Amino acid sequence: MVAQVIVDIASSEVDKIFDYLVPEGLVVSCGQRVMVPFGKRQIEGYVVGLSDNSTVDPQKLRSILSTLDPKPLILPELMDLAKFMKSYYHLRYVDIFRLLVPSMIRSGKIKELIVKYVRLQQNEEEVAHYVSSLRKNATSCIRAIQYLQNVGTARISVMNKTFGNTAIKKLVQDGVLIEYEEKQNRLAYNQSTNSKPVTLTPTQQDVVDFITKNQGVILLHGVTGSGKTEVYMNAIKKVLEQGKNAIMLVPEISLTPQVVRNFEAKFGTNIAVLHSGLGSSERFDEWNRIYQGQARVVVGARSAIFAPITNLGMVVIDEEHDGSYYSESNPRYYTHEVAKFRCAYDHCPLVLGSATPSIESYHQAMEGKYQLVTMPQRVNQKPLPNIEIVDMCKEFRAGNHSIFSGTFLERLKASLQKKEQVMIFINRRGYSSYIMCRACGYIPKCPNCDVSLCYHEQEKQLKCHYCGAKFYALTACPECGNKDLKYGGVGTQRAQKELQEAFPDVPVFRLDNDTTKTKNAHGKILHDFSQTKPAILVGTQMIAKGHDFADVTLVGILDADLSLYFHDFRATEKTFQLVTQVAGRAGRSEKQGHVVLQTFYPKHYVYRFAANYDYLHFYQKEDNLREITHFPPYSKIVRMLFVGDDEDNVKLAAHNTFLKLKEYRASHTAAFFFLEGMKSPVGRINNKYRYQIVMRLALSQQKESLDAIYDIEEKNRVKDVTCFIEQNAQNLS
DNA sequence: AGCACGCCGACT
DNA sequence: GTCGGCGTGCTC
Repeated sequence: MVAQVIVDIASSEVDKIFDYLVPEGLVVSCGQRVMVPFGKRQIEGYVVGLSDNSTVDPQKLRSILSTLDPKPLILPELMDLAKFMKSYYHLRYVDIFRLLVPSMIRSGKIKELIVKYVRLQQNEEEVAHYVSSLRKNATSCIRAIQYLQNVGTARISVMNKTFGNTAIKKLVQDGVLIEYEEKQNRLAYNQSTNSKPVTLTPTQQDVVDFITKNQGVILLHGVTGSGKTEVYMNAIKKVLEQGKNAIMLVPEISLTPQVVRNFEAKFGTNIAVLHSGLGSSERFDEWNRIYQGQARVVVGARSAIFAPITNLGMVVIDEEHDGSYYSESNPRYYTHEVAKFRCAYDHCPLVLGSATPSIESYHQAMEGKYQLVTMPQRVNQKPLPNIEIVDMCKEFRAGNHSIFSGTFLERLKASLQKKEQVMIFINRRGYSSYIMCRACGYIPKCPNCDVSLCYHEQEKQLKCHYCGAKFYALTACPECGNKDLKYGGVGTQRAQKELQEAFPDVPVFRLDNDTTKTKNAHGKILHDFSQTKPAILVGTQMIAKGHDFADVTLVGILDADLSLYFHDFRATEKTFQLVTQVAGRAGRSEKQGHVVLQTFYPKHYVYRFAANYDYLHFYQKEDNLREITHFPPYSKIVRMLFVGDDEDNVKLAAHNTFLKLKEYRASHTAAFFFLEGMKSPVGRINNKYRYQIVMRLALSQQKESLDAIYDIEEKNRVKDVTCFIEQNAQNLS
């Protein structure tokens, strides 16, 4: 018997199948983790196949040394998934396995959290006798015993703290108490309140019924506040009742705590959390609970789609339009595609939910490839907030050079007077996105990257948002000494500062990447905001997602155009989604909400559709545009990114590959709508130079074209230049 | 990734 | 004359 093994070494050189003999008496199955001799070393590997014979010279064949786990670590369905991802994305096996297996297991350093407890060792009589033998002033010992008589058992660390470790030590030595250890799950989140039973609206009930009775991909288009979360929870509840398991994905890890709280309240403890914010031991514990079958619902960010869960009954992707479902670094994959594979394997539905589905998903629904379900009404029957468009050009001409329009300030004052809450959305963190000398035009740039530095007021630093480099803020222009500096591009910090100055009595909270770096900071800020009235919350994208604040009556969108300026074909779509999502934060309870949308481009069609909440017509216009211009969903975008230390080398690699691709296109003219090579928009990050080739492929021949592209890449590799091939590339910086 | 084999400069 | 530099090449 021969086992086909992938060794756990992260290098393309060894990312291929090695055959090993299976020694007599050793049981080895597919997905099993094994120890194998590899050159002069011993290496962990994964069995990806078994066969009766091998094409390798029998002289060279060596034997597997041992298996490392009692049963295969990689479930059959995940092994199939790995093979699919290998062939579809041309990923390295090791990178896929590293998604599937927690690092703690791979390194063999499984440290379970062992908690030490104490409990009474003797019966009541013996204890009473012992107590009487103690000196009267041994109060700590006596109190400790009394305490344990009440609670039975307690953590030794707690006992030491409350009664003193000398007392506890003595009691243990005297045999009154006994220490024991227990493996403890590291809970990432606290258990929480019970759920208030919610009665579903007829619409919600219909949707739940539909979802649970169907297979395939279901696109759930429900306006903000239509109660999608309740639908997911009830559908998953049904899945559990059928004895099956479920995965629920949310776009950002900062959202998991509240989803987890909701789910825990509904399902108790059989829920696991998986996301990149977990420590390695927490991750292992959660993974293990799923693997052991203790957790039947997995909640998490995109990587949770790789959870070792069997017998799937449903996968939900909430806010399916969100960009975070595209993995943009190392193993590059698209969560929807992975989820589709898993659901097809288990013949269960994949639910994509959003108030603003991506054009691509909605297109699939229109083509009849996805089933479409809609929820057009808010649960509270309240109309969606009114969106008022303010022309900032007019404001500017009228002499208002501030970041707030007159209209918005008036409404802001009125809301604050009524002790209501206000959310202000700015798509830019920091204080200002660049600084410019008004005398000579000098703009500070990052020395490692081709971008300008952003000013952060709080830290009084200039920061690079690409490589993270930090510098002291300028007081004068280093070129000409001029002290009159322009702070361009208003960010969240500056908005917070200006608002605080304008309204000194009103608390102004800020929610962005910088204020949520520490664990739980996100939840704390939101909690504090929800408890304060009146209050203002300034934030980036983050505030747009799924928070339910009853008293937010006004939402301000400053600089809505920002995302329109990116020359990305998805810019309009992103803007529509953003406006709709942010607007959806207002008026979630009894009070009618209002949205002020500031723009320098008030005539753009995206605002007309967004202000009317007219998704369908926006979709039709955008879809038409994509068809005419050959953009997705009418083509597939592929980007090859070349990265390396030496610019000439990188350029050469990109250029050579480009020539080969052109050659290929010459004989396959219909396969390409577009093919162009260029320096990346951000031509250097962290001192690595970046060149790229962007292609748009005809869907009908994409498989063939992709094969050719991967083939050309392989044959034109240049030393010291890495090439990444991204399908469905999202941002092209 | 490692580790070996392999061919050219400054040291006892 | 040797020790050692890290450049290519292989690992079932």
